[in-house]
Amino acid sequence: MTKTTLGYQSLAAILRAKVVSGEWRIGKAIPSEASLAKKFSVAVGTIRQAIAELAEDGVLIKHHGKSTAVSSGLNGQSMLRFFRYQLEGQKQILPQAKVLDIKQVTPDRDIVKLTGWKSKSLLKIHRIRLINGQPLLYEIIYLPLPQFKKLMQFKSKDFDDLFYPMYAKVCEIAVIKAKDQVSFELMKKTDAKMLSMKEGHPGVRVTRIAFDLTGKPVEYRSSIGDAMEFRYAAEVH
Amino acid sequence: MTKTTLGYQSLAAILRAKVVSGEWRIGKAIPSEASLAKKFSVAVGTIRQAIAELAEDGVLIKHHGKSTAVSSGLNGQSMLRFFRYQLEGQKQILPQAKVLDIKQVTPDRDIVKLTGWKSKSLLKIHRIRLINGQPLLYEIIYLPLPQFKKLMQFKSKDFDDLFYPMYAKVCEIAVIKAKDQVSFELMKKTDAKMLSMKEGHPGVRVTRIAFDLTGKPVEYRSSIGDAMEFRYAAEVH
DNA sequence: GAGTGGTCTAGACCACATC
DNA sequence: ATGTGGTCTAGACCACTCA
Repeated sequence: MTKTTLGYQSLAAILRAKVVSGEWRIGKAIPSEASLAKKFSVAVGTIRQAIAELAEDGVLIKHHGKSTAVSSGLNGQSMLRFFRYQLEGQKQILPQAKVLDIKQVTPDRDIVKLTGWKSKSLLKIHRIRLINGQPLLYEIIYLPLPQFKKLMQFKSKDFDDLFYPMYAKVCEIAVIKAKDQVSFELMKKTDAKMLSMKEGHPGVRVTRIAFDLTGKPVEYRSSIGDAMEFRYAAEVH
Repeated sequence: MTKTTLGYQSLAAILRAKVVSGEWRIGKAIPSEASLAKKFSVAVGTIRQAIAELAEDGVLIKHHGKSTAVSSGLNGQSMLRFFRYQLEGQKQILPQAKVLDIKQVTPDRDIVKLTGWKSKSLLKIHRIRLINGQPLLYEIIYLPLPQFKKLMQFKSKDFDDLFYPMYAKVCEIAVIKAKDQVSFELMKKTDAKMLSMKEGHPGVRVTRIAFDLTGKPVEYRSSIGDAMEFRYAAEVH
């Protein structure tokens, strides 16, 4: 009987698996460090290092004095960070959203290439995002089925303004990471109309792939807005 | 005689001060963890935590098996990451730069406001950045005197293609962090001419403030390029 | 092989949240 | 008061680098 002692990296992998498999549910507390240390026969410091790694990834959330929990994901405000809306105003602006259309489609080649989705069927959602009633962004969102099938019963009016918390609540899918690609283009007629602008107006296109706790892509999104209102702040390290 | 034991955060502050004061020079090794632990009468683990914090900030660089060293900064390629140049090509492209002009100026109000510089005099450098001989970016760079006075003796031809390593080598200033602001505008005549484009062509403007090891702003830079070539990838966490 | 950082242990005690 | 995570100790041993 060989007894291999586990390193913190192997432990991190094991803990991650518990999240991926659903044994530890999103938003719920995980066992204490002490109990995990005992269970795996390692020192507390070792378990702590494993947990720290997952916390770094955003998979686990730590709060001093309370239990560590599995993340329930981002809040979805992150799309609007690209635009200058009421920069000075210290009071909170509430972003709104209006779903225009929701239907079922078959995935096209480009999306499959980018996401690697095997799904034969996707949900396609059109929506407008607004600030103070002003249309700011026109978005098309693709979600793979059957993971998101619970959204199929929703009417346009039933959708929340922020999608990511809704994914967590309704479909138990936590978005913890996303990759954005930002580029410049001149608006096409249909895009321009949605934003009450003229065809050929400078536009900024943001395409996003969002990932869940397991690192799998769970959303593809393409958004367009007014390039002249675009302002992005980035930190370089 | 009170003997207060130091926590890792106080230690991190002390170590940071050694870098800021110049007692630990950029690019040079710092003492070993064991010797520091002894010097401050703490356990090695505590010193390690302090060092980890500075390494996280990019102030210190760790290499397993070798001494930990003070960072000598970024390599300066980071400006071109905004553009799609030879995305596929697996072989390295070497960015070039051509300094057009260097002169001494008094700081204008906007720059002072953004950087907080007290300096009465700045170096102002105009340059073009190229890929495969193609002009891609037109940049204006401001550097405070007297910190950068050694650059005043340089002729246009003497400047390296990458500025940040040159700052480290010539002026002992390590740039470890920068903040970029990206926005779109229609090119003015002078900007357009520099890039062989027509006035009014869509341009992307990147303004940057770069910071040294101590967190002080040491460079202000404003760059403009072709918006149609702009492509930025960002990760959201 | 000598010196460095990386991992791990088995404890002690502190700080925060909750009841 | 109890349970949680955060800090710290004083060691042991491993892994990497370089002369």
